Amino acid sequence: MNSTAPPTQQLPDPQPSRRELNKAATRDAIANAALDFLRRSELNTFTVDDVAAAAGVSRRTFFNYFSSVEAAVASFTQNYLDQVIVELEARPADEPVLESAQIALSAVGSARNLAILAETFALTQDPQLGRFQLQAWEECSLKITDVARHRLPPDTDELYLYALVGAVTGSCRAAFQVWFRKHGTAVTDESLADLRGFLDSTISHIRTGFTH
Amino acid sequence: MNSTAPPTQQLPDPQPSRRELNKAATRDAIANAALDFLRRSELNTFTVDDVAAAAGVSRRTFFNYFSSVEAAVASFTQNYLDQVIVELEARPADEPVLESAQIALSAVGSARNLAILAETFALTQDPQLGRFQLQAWEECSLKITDVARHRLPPDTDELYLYALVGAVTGSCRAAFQVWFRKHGTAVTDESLADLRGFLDSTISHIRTGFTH
DNA sequence: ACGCAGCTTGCACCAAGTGCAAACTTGCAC
DNA sequence: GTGCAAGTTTGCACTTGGTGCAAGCTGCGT
Repeated sequence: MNSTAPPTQQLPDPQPSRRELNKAATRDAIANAALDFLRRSELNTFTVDDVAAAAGVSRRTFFNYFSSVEAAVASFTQNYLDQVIVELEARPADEPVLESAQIALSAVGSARNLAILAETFALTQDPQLGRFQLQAWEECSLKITDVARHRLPPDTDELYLYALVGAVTGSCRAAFQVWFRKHGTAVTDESLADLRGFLDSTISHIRTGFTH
Repeated sequence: MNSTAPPTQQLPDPQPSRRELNKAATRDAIANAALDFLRRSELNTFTVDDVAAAAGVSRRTFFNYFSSVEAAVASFTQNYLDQVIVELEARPADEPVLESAQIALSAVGSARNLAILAETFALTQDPQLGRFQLQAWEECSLKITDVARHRLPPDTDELYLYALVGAVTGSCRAAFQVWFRKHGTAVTDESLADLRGFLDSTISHIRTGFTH
């Protein structure tokens, strides 16, 4: 590690300049506007112009930030999963991967974030939107694969590595889905505890096998 | 099993009327034309009009069959996964699910189909296309969940069911990916044997757990 | 205060996708 | 085979999505 520059994984943190703050604010405004429209109406009953107007930017600026409304909505899921990755990378390198995963998943607690994640599961019924959510998970898988590669013994089979990551992300997504079906978008302390339980139990199954 | 007719995978077979044959042919022509364009050029360097013209139909007819070029390309993956589902449903109901899965995955052998599946993995580097592939796997997951529900003990936890299916599809997709990275689009007897080995080994890990 | 770099915006343009109604095919009954 | 009903294809018109470009605005360092 390096002592003169921030060595780990915070790219844009020191001195968030005015420009960066503005950009982040604009991005947020757009994403939230998109989510808002989605909350009260179906996809395709509103246009990009509507969203841009609601966010207080021009249509062109919308497309500077997101390539579509779907992408804007998916950004919430992406943010969440990125947080998980950061938590995962923060775990000690000699900890068993699945244990790290379990902890990383439980660590990301911010109820506000989870509430939005739950909402996106609700809204994802539309296949047009679902595609983008799936892609967010897929990108997450790629990143996790990189992390996991360094945690497993260096002679680990590639197939083992990929299958493991695929199983983890696939089943965790399933756990979120089951959680949402049970609790809806109401995120309380109990429902969060439930979620943690679901994720724990899912990872356990991955670790010890699905032998009913 | 059945002895009078080829028992496996035909749903709409009895009396494929002229209309149905025509429709199927048109659909094939369009999907193949789309794949052909993709083989020799990047996505977005050709238009729907190009594909429609190559398939010998009007632009409007293209959209009667597929909602986009991406969807047309994804139809190959979809067909493949549908075949797997049919094989899966054909397994006896009292067989352990994971064993059924293992057999169903190995049964779908048609080298031609697998070659195209491998190709789509190659072409799926484009995220625009990847989204649709992911969705095909997701739909497949839903169908598998229904099948699995009837195979597992009736008091099985929903979480267990969903996590199992998520793990299976997630890791099998990973297996296909590893397979493609190793062999490319050249589908030989050996590479097919390799694929079967990968899928077997993946399912085994799901069954007995990922304990490195 | 000045200038540079980065962001936003309007404009023009092409391609995606859809509704509609007219033409054309196929299936079926007589 | 004649003719009709139902299903399919096509052209046309129209809205929206998405991008390149050039001009204008804003934050930043000197």
